[in-house]
Amino acid sequence: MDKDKVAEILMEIGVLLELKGENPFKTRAYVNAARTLEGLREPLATLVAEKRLGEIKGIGEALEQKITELVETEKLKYYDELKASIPPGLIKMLEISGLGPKKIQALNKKLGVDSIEKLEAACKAGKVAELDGFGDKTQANILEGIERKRTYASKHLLSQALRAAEPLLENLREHPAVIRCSPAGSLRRFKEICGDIDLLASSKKPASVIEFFVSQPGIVKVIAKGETKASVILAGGIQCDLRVVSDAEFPFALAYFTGSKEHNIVMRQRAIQRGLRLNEYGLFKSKEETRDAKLLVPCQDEAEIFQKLDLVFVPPELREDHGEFLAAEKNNLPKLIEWTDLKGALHNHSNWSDGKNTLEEIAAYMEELGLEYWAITDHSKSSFQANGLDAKRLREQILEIKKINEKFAARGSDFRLLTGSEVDILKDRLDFDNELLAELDVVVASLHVPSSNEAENTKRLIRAVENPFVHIIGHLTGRLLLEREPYPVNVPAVIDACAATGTWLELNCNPHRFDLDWRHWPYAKSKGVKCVINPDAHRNEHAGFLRLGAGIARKGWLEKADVVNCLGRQKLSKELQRNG
DNA sequence: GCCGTTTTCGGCCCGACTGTTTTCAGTCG
Repeated sequence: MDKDKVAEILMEIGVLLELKGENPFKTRAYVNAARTLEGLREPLATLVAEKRLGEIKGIGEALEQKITELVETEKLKYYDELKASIPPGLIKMLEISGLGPKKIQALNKKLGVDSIEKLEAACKAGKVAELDGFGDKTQANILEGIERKRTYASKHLLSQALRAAEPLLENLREHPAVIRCSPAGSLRRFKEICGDIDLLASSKKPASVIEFFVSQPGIVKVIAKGETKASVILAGGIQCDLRVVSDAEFPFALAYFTGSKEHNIVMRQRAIQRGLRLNEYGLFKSKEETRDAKLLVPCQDEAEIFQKLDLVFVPPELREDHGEFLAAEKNNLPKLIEWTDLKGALHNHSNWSDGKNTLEEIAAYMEELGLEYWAITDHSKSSFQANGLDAKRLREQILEIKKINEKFAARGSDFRLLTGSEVDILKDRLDFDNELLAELDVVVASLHVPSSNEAENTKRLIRAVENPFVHIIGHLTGRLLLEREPYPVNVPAVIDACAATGTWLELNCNPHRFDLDWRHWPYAKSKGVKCVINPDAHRNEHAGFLRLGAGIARKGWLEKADVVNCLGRQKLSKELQRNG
């Protein structure tokens, strides 16, 4: 069993224990262990085989035994028994906002409620309001929570969250009582999936800012509204929280609400080790929890907070407790890529296959954006559903692109389209033979029809990696965020193969994909595998995905030098020839 | 369940808001 699956089970044990009303710190120990496993750089099987699990912070005797059992036998008796002891409906009920383990337990014990359906019936019959600790409002809120869960997803793509947040931020910035404001939370950390939108503002008149906020257009419901914070539901169902603090508190609140939770815990611990206390209100010279302004260590911005804890500034994207503290202590953090470093893209489509725009339209648009090159890599013939090109049409397209490039050259433009193909990785070969691939500037090989067998997929991908004419492996795991799981593939094995052949890996920056996932890039980088940030554009506006892609690359600790399409056109051409 | 320059027990991050209470528990982030 691989580490992700083990982590998933540990996480579930955490939830189950919470429902049982177990000691919350015990619960957290499982959740922490799950997170630790996810961030593991070494193969879990190795650690188990060498009995080194116990050396990892947060994994003690009990967890070592359980993880070992899972890895070696694919099963865990403790987990099976725990799961059998709790009705599955109770776990579902946790997803209803306002309901936690205690209330669910009470509902289950006193009313026999063990599913959302029964809960809804009990609310409608007025039974819930009669329970101790419950009332009319709680009952109504539960009903509303059930309704909302049915209507809206509780998770949202980063791109959707950004789109919803931007107008709110813009309006807040213009409000006269707002001094500073910023996104926070997962949005600021550029997580590919956001549960909600966190906004932060500083002001001398917080109440007026809150009033202004809850009256914004696009708000369908105000969930909570206090002196310093408000929660609303936006059209489309995404929740947005605003907190308003004093300007002196702003840097501390920004750091606190940006998180992640795991990152914050370490920050607090570092403060305690230095005889200080860190919370959302400030950094205090105190061994006790306090908000006493006389004890405040003033900081103008987040960088100063890090400095006081003997760290250099950690960019928000890296705040996942995935090694940023070790690096920041030694001033060893990467100088992360900026989206403006990108000079072009190497995986895109035109109306020759399933894209919208003509070659001329694409060239004009990308030149206008200030890019230096744009590869046209339409689908190959096996992707007939996408109107894939056969050898004849591909050769026609190459000629067409040459003509367009000649026109650009004639009027002194440096912009060029590059010829290419997104060639299908078939069961036993690529969709085009090497002779044709050799005629192209860029070859992206993608697996579009995967098998359900990990070894089989991995084998096919590695065969593509080893083809001397393939430059890039496209969207390695085929995942569609919130829609489709990644297909089973041994990612480290493919990365190792890329390292051996010099083949590049794509960071597909379509916001539905962000594939390869940012968590894999530090390993790829450590092996010297280069990244290509590709929008997989099917229409010109998709060039905007590059900006998102650079953010995800930042999350993967990537620098300009790690990303091939930061190279100018001349240098890129040399690399393509060397690598193709 | 984990951890230890308070080292085998007792703490583990903690404050805002809601709704039910009448001083606080539960939930959330």
